[in-house]
Amino acid sequence: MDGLLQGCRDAGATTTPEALRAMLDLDGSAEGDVALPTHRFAKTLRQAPEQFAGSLVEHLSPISGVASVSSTGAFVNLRVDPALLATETLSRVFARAERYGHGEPTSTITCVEHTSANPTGPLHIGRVRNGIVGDTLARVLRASGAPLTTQYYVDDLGRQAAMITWIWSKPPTQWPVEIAVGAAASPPEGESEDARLGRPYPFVSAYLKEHADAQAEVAALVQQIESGNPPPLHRELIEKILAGMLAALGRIGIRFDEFVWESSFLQDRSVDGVIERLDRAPHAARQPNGAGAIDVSAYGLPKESSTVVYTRANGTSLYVTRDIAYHLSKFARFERVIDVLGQDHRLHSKTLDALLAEIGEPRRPTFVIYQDLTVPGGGRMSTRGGTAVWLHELIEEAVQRARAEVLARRPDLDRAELERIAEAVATGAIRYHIVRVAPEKPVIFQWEDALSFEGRSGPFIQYAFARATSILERSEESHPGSTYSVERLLGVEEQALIRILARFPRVVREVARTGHVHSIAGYAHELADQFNRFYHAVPVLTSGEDRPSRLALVAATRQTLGNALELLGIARLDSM
RNA sequence: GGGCGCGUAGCCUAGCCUGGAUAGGGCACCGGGUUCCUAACCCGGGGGUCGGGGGUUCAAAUCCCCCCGCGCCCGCCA
Repeated sequence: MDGLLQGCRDAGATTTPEALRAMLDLDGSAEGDVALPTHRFAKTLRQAPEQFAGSLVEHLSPISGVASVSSTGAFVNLRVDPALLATETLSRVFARAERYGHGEPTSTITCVEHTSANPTGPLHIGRVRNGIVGDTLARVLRASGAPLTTQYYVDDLGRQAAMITWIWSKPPTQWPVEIAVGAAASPPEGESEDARLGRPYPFVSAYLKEHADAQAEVAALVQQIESGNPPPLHRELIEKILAGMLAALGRIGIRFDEFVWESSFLQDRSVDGVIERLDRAPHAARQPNGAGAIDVSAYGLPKESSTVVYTRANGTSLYVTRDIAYHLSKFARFERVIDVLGQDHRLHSKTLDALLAEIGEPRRPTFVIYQDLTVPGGGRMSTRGGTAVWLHELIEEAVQRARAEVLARRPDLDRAELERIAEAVATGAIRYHIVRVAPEKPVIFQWEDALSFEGRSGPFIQYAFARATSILERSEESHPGSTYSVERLLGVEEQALIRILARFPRVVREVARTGHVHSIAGYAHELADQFNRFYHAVPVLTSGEDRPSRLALVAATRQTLGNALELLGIARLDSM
């Protein structure tokens, strides 16, 4: 850096270390590891950029760690000393091992809330994008050093949950016929408890639209629940349905540290406190009927949605109000608060920000917004239209296909091992398929794509990992990587691999900063891909003098690949 | 109608925050590769108006403006 700066000045350019650093292209090209476009200097010097690049190369005195300098057109390319790069990279990977790529511990206590699906039945895969993005982000933030807690917000106060309790509080023989017929239409065999309990939900929803008396019953139930005396059945149903969702999520590696029940903010009266504070807020006003509302047009919200009601005419609270109480409780414990939300909650997130400002709360949550998965013909997944795909269904289908694949390749495996691998391949494919795309992109769910085990997929990466493991196992080396000489790792495939290994910490840092979790997926594929190229081009076990060094490279790759898989929540398989 | 998001080969997608060299991948398609460390792999090939138009700039997929298409939201629901 200093050498480069001096060179620029010697060649006649004026610049500062900061400006120069900003101009550098760290991704490099075929010509070098670091590139410097010189157009900017050329302009002030009234010189052709090509000419300046050439003269810069001449003025550069040797820089330690830089093997060669060249100019192509207006670009100056620096090639890092390959031996140095190899030494630095391998020694770091081995020294840090399972912590390679991770950051130093920080004191930014962080909370990631994700999934938080209403407990009205099994989880469909539209919602799973929330969980996968949230869980991956949590893993990356944890790796980058933050003390982290994940939370699932359980909506036990809503009308949705009340509808489930309403219908199950009657024996099925007394259900309205529309609901009974619909719910009993085709009970699948071996149906899970959460699916069974959630089955009447869409029919209840439809029924209520047409029956005012039933609607009144549900409204009364909502009141009863909110008043703090829910029927015992209520919590029991929610817990059973939640357990089903968590079981499916657990299979794809998603677990939560804490469950926060919405009703807890009513019980501890913190919602009352929020309402009082909102009553005193600068833009608050009571409606003639007694409802409390705030005009948030001052916060840049569109006119049509600028009046936010925070307490009903009957004095009860609303979702936003309780969400404020929830966020205040998060701010009391966490410095950084992240919410993973579907794009349908975008307005809600802005409203929340505005109301926090209204009560004088300076802190804000960070929102990570994703677009819901849609169904081929258009539209969101809906239980009613039969277009919803349950997560557990998707997993079962994937496991079935994976089992066939494993069986075809590995007839030697025993039953238990086959099942273990099929499960890992299937769930790895699902997680990868969803995390690989930037969350803000719309995704249309297609079975064939979700169940692909080839190309840019989870199993492709798992396979590279298993390959590396296999080589190391066959080497019968107790500590592969303990001895190596970097002079033996100067081939193109080796160097390309080392460069990718070296980049991993930077990728993790970037993702922690931007929340772009899909970059981890892209990185893992790139690493696996280059390892496969290396594997085909360069023999390891039979390479004589080069063997220890190549084994070291394989070990470093396996470590890094494994660390990346861990961040993605995809199982590492030693054989498949 | 307004607000927000998205638009990159037949299909899926990276790059956009922070403008730089022939726009990276994958699927599908065509042609090759397995007496050799796992072929869920590798090598080669064809395929691109980066939605359209204007602007800023030495330089635009990237920044700004307008338009078009698709999605979401605009409840005293959650």
